Amino acid sequence: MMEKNFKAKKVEKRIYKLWEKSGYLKAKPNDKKEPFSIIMPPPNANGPLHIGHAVFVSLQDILIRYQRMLGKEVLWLPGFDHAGFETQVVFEKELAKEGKTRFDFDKETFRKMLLKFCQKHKKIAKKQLKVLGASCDWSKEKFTLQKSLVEKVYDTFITLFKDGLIYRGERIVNWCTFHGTSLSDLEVVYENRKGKLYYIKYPLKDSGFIEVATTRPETMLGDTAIAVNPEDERYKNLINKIAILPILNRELRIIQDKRVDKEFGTGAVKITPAHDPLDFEVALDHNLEKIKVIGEDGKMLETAGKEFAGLTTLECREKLLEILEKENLIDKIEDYNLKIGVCYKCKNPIEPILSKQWFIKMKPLAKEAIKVVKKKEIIFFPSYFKKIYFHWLNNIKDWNISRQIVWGIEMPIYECQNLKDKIEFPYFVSKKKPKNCPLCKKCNPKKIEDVFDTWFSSSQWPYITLGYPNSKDFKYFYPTSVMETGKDILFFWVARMIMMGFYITKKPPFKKVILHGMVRDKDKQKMSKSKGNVIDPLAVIKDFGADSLRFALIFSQDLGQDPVLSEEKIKSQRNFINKIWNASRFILTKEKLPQKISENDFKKIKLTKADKMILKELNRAIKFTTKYLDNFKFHLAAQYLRKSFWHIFCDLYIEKAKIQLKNKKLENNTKKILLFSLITYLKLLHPFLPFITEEIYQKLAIKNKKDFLMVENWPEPISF
RNA sequence: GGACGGUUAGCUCAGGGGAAGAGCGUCUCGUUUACACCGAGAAGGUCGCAGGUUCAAAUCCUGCACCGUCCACCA
Repeated sequence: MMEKNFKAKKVEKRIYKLWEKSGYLKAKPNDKKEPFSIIMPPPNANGPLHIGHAVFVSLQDILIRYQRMLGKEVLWLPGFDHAGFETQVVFEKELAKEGKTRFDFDKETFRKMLLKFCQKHKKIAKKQLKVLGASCDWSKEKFTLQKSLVEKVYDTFITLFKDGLIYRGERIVNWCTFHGTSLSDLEVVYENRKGKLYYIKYPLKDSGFIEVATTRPETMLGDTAIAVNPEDERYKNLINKIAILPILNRELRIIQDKRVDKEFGTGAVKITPAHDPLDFEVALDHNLEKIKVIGEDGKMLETAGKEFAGLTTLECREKLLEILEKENLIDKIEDYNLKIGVCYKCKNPIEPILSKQWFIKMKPLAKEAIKVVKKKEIIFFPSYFKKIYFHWLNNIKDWNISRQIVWGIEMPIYECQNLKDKIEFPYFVSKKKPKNCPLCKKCNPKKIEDVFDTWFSSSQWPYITLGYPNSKDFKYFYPTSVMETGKDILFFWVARMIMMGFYITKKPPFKKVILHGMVRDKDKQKMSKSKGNVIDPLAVIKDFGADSLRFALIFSQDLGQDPVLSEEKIKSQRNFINKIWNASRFILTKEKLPQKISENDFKKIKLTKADKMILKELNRAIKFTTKYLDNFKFHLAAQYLRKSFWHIFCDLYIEKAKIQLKNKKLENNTKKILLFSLITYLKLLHPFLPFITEEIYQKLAIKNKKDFLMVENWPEPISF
């Protein structure tokens, strides 16, 4: 017996268990079938799923279920990410609530605590993916820290190392003084902040002054030159003259460099090689000394002068300005809007600091990654992301992959203790600690403390999770069919996967890239915890069911646009689901329904006008849904199906059918068509609304059906 | 400073050279073999602005405006 309303909560849980038990979620290489594979973007194992996860599950599950019904051998491989920096930040916040910090624990203890934390959240997230209806193969679940994967990550690193693509460089890096680590360029965000532009006079050795403008006076303590544009007439006669750095009295040569903008400030720039990326480059070209005056803790070093050592940069600035003022060396101070780089997590200003870090040379990798997309071996949906991708790769800089945090995969690099101060590069790579140091043959080499940027392991995700190079899964499912993820991680993840995947496996890691937007609230605001406008997917599911949420998420917007979600929208889709339920109830509660139904039945029987109308509509629905799904136009498919089912099938045909059922001659045929239509719609709707469609399918009392709708054949247009 | 999206009914958005569409909201009517989480019907839009191409433009082209996003070393 069917209840009056569809009880999503109860049914969905039961149905998922049935799917799991059925074994149909599992993928096995099968040469008789065409493969279709998606590697799931692994959720961070550091908190419950958010609405963004619901978006990717909706889209990917649609593709997976559609392809499964098309008869392909389908793999959707789930996994979870230890998410190094992200997780450490979340975890430290939790610790702070108990009044503790990471410094209260030794490294090993802290790591154990974090692992426990991840494992706890992995379990929760897994349960939640099931609640969302993700039809993935749990037998192949992966975790970024599992031994077998870490081994592969090391293999990749060692390959890159041997190929000369890894180097240890002293560069200006983005240093977060709050978190005590370097960050990649992508982990720095820029904010507009009010600041000042200080015009400071540096005395010339001979006589007179040269004036420079700076937003950060305290960095002047690290100045080692002054630069002007070669074409700047004002300074022609000062080239190669010597200026004196105030307070420290260091001699600074006035040099020419075309990177200097004549129009800005005074046209003369103080050069601080150890604390500014551009100055660093200038210094390299002109062979200038690099004096580090700010330390990793954000405080001034001894090199800044005794009176400043130990002060924070801001304290130093104030004291410095006071002195300069006294000495009459400040010409003027202007208000200035500056863009300041801040840590994307804590929003504290990033300190550009000269530091030794491990880098990957990106240019060679980027070249291939560009080529593979140009050759259309990888296709982007929507296609305009291709341009953004090219632009980034064409301007790519080397990637700093070493992090000075605790949580992450340790870098497999060792330092020879005998040679560490004697040779320039006392390092070697090794997956395991060797008994004998390969460099000096004597010492007990020390593993370096750094861990990998999490994205370094993530960049290898598709091929390492499939068991590159020898597993059956890798050979059968790689390159994967589709990579579907958020547009916000196009550079962080997608571009890097293409580079690494292609470099290591010589094949693109996936054939198609699908990018979705970021969910916004009904005022089009980004959802964030601090704004308090987040929609918790699990809470919504409790009220309206996973099907409603999934349909609402994909219904409105084209791919790549930011979906706008509100309770109203979810409710509206819940109503649609209830409509499906009730139309089914109307049909399935009829007595003496046909026991068997096939698409050939309608060639033989006499059809009324209404019968023909709905059969034609079914054919159209099949055609459009298939076309839209093949082109990743999920919203159009959903919109079409809703309209077709509700306003054509229910409002027109079922209403007509009520009359036809009263006519003894038409009664049986009408039942047949009602049932056939319903089954067809269930199949078409199943990728979008897996739970309710499966539940109704399970209630069908016909003989020629499969045990699950999930593995039914995708419908094709019929002739009648 | 560059690039990429968007601008269509009160609201949220589809559509994309040949008679302006949906959902929600509003109004009127309706207890009918499922569904009020429903049905029948109605009102409501010079498709951001200005040019151009075309027999025909919301749709293609050019420019502009506004909103949003990303990228970039102006000290």
